[in-house]
Amino acid sequence: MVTIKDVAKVTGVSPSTVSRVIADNPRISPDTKKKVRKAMKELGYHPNVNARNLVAKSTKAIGVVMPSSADKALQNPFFPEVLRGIGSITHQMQYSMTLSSGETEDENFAEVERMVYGSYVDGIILLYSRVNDRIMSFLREKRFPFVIVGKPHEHINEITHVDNDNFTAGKEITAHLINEGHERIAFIGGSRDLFVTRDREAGYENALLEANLAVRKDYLIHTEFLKSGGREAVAKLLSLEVRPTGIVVSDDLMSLGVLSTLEELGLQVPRDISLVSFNNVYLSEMTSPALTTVDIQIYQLGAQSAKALIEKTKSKDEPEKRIIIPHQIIYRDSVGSI
Amino acid sequence: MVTIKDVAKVTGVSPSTVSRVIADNPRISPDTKKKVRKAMKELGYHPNVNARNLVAKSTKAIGVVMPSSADKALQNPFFPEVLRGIGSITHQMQYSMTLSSGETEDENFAEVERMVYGSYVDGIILLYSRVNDRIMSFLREKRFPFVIVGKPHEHINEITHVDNDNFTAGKEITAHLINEGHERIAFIGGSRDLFVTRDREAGYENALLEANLAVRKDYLIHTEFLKSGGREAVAKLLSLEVRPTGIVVSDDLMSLGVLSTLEELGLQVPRDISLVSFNNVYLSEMTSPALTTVDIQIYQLGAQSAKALIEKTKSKDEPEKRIIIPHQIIYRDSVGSI
DNA sequence: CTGTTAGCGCCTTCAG
DNA sequence: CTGAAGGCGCTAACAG
Repeated sequence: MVTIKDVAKVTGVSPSTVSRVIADNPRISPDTKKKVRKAMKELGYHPNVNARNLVAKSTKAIGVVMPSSADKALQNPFFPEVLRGIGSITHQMQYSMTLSSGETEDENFAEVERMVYGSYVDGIILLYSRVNDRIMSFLREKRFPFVIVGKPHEHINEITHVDNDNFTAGKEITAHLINEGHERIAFIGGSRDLFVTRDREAGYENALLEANLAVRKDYLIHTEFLKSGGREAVAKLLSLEVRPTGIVVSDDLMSLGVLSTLEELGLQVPRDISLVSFNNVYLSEMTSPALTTVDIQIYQLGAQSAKALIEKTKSKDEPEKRIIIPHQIIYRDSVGSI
Repeated sequence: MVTIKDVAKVTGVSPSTVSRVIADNPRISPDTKKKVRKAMKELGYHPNVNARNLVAKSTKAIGVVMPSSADKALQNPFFPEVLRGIGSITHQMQYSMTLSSGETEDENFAEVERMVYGSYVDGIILLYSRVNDRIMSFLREKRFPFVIVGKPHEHINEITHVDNDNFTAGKEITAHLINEGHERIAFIGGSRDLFVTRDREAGYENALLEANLAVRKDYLIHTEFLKSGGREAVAKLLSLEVRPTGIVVSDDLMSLGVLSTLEELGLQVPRDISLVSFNNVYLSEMTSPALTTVDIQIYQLGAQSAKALIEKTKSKDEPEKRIIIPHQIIYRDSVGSI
């Protein structure tokens, strides 16, 4: 391994001078800089991060925690997409990103502990937001920089987070259905432990209320679509005497399941029933019919959270903030008018 | 930050003793060990990785390179799933994983350079296998430990890789179609630059040959399903005078697109046409009909590659090997008999 | 503008 | 069984 000393020796200067050249210190003569740089090239010198981190007490690395993968939800294309967004910023800022994807919450917790105690990373991004999250409490208590993608359960003003306005998104997409003449609209969401679900659902209800439409308990379903229970729930919904004519589904991937359940039941979308959902992942335009869905700009969710986190790690007194990424309805073919 | 010295001071021993306790050195008396460990707990001591790496010249971290995300293929649920597999091993072995997901190949290359030159990681996993890959050449040249998930283009016996037997898988799944009475079978695959596509396609052809069925050029399509061109290609296939009765699609995600194109064209699966594919990602059981597909054990692909890589980094003269993960056909509802 | 010195936190001889 | 000393590669005062 080529070190700073080797370069120094070859160039005939001291190690510290080389170090200064690396940092592009202005007090070094252009001449020496040139000379040193040339030597670095020739020797194939590259600074050793560990040594540098050791003295700098910073790692230029951020940790990313995925939800514990017990929930198969991890196969959601949402994740590669946020990672891409985060990666774009880390790359640009010359940071690196350390991923933690534990099977269980305990595993994730252990990894986070390692990351912060071992100073593996300067800050952490949480790719989920659950009620009463141990990891979040830990990070807060340790005053370790972190941001969450989504909306924190508590201390909402004391935790930097990047989110969509899911309430409004839910409201708007439901309103779209209403505008198309629908009056009986159901909601199918994932676990209520997740804040996204709650917000989107609240928006849905609000739209109904504002349009003076009834909010019916039996039009509300929460399922994970892992167990076949999901399908049964949908089947039950559709066997109601007064069947809904439209459904708001809280996630594109779930929509896929809903779509096929509907088809099994012999219902055509959008002729017999309309469907809208959220995320606008790649597959939402590949279903048949293509989904009318809310584009939440997943990539931006990742990029902005990385940016916010890095800023935070750089100056400890950066204020906690809330960053809302705009959303937009993408109109496709899963909605019919009445 | 609590250091080894603090622990030493409190315990009344020397720093080196503490260091030995950490390493669980057998030459330390049980008594001192107990004492030191207690102090570590109380002070909340955790070793600093950077300091440790600096002297150990090892990072206990592996780098994972995703394909450049220009191809939207990144939204394939394949990726979160391999990452899960890798993560299970890194966690278990107390390693960390650094992710690189560049927009372009250049970006990825730059990141890899950083990783190896800066000694960020001890080894690298490549999550793709493309012909003439710069990154792979670089790694080989530098003799830096790496393994690839998939099959290398060249030097196949000199590069450790973890793959499925995609040829056989392609053959078997095609044979299944043939057994069900199909004689006119088409193949829709992704880019031929990717080895998976080639292998699966070769298996498909071989099955046809062995059954004395014609291999028709116009039954072969390569597309990425990003451009609407994909749909056109399928449409063209189906407008052939002699239409295929079965299609082998090289990836579940693509199948989704094929499925909806078929539906648009008014064809029912499996009544009018049968469909099989590969990967068995979560969504393959959520389509309608659910897909008959080859389970390639993505999770294992990830886990085994991590395991192999870590072994390699531990002993430089670990032989290069090829690890084949078994596959299995999952029978669902997308195939009909003739 | 540049060299010298010290030290980041840890591990590893080498003594004892 | 344990301590002292030196060094991993780099940076940051402090001198000049």
